[in-house]
Amino acid sequence: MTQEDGAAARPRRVTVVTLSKLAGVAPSTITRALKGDPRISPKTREKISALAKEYGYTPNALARTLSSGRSGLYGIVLGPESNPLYSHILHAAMDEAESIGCRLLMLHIGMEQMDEKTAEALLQYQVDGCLITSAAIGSRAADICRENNVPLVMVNRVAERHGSFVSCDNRAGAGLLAKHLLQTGRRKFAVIRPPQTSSTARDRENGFTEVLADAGIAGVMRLNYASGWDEGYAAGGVLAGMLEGEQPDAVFALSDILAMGVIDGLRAAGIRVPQDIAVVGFDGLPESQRPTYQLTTVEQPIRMMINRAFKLLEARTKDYFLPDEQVSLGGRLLIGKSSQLT
Amino acid sequence: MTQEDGAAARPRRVTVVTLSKLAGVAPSTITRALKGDPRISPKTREKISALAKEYGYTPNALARTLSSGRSGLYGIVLGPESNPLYSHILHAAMDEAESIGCRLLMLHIGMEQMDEKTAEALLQYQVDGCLITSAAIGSRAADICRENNVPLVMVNRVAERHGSFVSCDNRAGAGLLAKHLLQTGRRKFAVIRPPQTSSTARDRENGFTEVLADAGIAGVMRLNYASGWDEGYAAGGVLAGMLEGEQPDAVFALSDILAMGVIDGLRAAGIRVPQDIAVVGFDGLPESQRPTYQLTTVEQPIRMMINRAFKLLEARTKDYFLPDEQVSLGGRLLIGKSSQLT
DNA sequence: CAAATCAATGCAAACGTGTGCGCACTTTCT
DNA sequence: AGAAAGTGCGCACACGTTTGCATTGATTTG
Repeated sequence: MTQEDGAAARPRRVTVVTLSKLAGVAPSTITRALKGDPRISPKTREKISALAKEYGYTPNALARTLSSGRSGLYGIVLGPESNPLYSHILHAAMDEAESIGCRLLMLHIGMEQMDEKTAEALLQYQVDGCLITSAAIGSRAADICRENNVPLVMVNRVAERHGSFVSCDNRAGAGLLAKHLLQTGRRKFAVIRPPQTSSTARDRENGFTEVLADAGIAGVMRLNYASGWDEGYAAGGVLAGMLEGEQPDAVFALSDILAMGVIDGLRAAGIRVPQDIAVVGFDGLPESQRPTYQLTTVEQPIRMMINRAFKLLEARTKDYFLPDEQVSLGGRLLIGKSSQLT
Repeated sequence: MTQEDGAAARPRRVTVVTLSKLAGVAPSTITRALKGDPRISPKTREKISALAKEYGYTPNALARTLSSGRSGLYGIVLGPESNPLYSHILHAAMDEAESIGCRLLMLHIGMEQMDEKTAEALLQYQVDGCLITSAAIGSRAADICRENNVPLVMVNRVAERHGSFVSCDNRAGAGLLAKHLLQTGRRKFAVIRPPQTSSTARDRENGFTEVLADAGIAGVMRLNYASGWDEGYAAGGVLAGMLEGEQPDAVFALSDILAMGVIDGLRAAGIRVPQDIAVVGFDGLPESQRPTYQLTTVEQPIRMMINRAFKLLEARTKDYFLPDEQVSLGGRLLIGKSSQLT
């Protein structure tokens, strides 16, 4: 173990055994004393606490996992970096994890499907549960969790076949946007959507067009673009180049980051937002509220969504056989200058 | 262990012992066969591989850590979400981690110092090393690593007292920007910097002003603003409100996200960029290269920096007593329309 | 043909922690 | 005073994997 072949391993840290020898008690006494077991006398407990502090003892969470079966680790899968939404979700998840005393293992980021090796990490590190926050990917991760009895909660996406999830009420939120646009006099609509239909995208689109249909507006233009700023910008250019009669007077980009691109693309081509075309998005990114955008959008209650998601995970960590649960939280309509002046 | 008090633990997964019984061999044989130990006969190895596949066996990385002493886990500390740079760094780190077969444990994000609980996680989970990528925070994390023999590498920041780091050559990069601005005829300069002086900020500022000083320009205006878009926007407003004689004709914002805010702030106040004022940044964020900004900046070679950082970490995981190592990589000057019109 | 070599595998201890059970010892009750 | 109850703690095994050493049987060598 003490390999002295030039390369030296780092010294192992203080363990219960070390402490037990120092204190002249059994290792089990150390464990119990530090866990606050009432069977240990106050005197002994104090002595041990003092020693632990002095020698900088920290329990080995990995060894604990081995005997207790719970790691205190949650895996997290994020969507692509091209959408800042996931960065905000990560931040919220970190805060939440910290407040409930668990840790996050980053499993995957991006739009590509997880590969075999990444999938294995999910299992190898014995995560207590897995949080999947990507609208587009995640089916693969979900399947793996299922097959291996790892509790799973999805955020910002709806489970296709089974599984718990927490989402914003995308349908209702999109409806609010449609109503707002109708109220402000818009009549010719376009939806900019990603080419692959995720549940999130589908719900938003349907919620939007249904309200329009109820108001007697049927013909809604649909444009397929990937879901980043760049694609939104390109879409804006295309919209700007349309003939007078073709051009919509209101555009619903299915996500804020896309909407921001659309606005910039339109403006770059000389179209005024909101005077010529109103643009609305969905997510409520802080970035979309900058003075340059002031985007009208629906704010997802991210922190609450994450909070609920962890609650679901924790419950399923304790009792694996709880039934799937679906939570839908309402979004808040934020009206900015991208859809109306003052 | 099998608590049947209503809440049911999830079934444990297949282990080496399970497999060993199925295959009729010893557990150690399973381990060796799957690790490709040449002492195991091809016939046995194949049988075991088949069984492992059939029963979906995945080794328990936590148990492995216990006996081998290495967890394959690296802790990562990120800077505040207000700067997209850290999101890109995280992405690069994930890719790199995946390619060398290790995992990332998210330790901390943000600008606040790590609290006690978060610091403990670093130790409890037996990370093999720690990657600190925040310019502002991290001293605390660094100290904890030091005290507990956890190898540590900093990225995008220079170690204050000791420690390995990988950084972009901030001084030289900033010098490139200064030269470019001089060449394009700018003469009156301002630097927008964060109030707390990180090593990164200091180097960039010094590198910039030194080149100016060499060219005989001494009076450089310095404005303190926190390092997000919002603060940059505010700074832009302040610059725009200056008297004709006071106003600089070139502004160096110490980071891209800040520069983006400055540009938007200036434009909102009717100042033309680059005609009236040139704006340059530092980082090379993809966001700063959008058509609306086309920011002149110095691109940090993030992927290479992360690659080197992991190399340093890996080496120190194998031989803990390697001396500290400092790596500085050159940045690439990207000239955009924020400083000159073609 | 006995001895030495080698290949293939098993045994057992170790990593650090958690926990059921039991062992001493003290206190209380009859 | 002897039995019962209670207190404080140790023993030993379990968790799943790794690894040094021992063991077995087959093969080669002298």
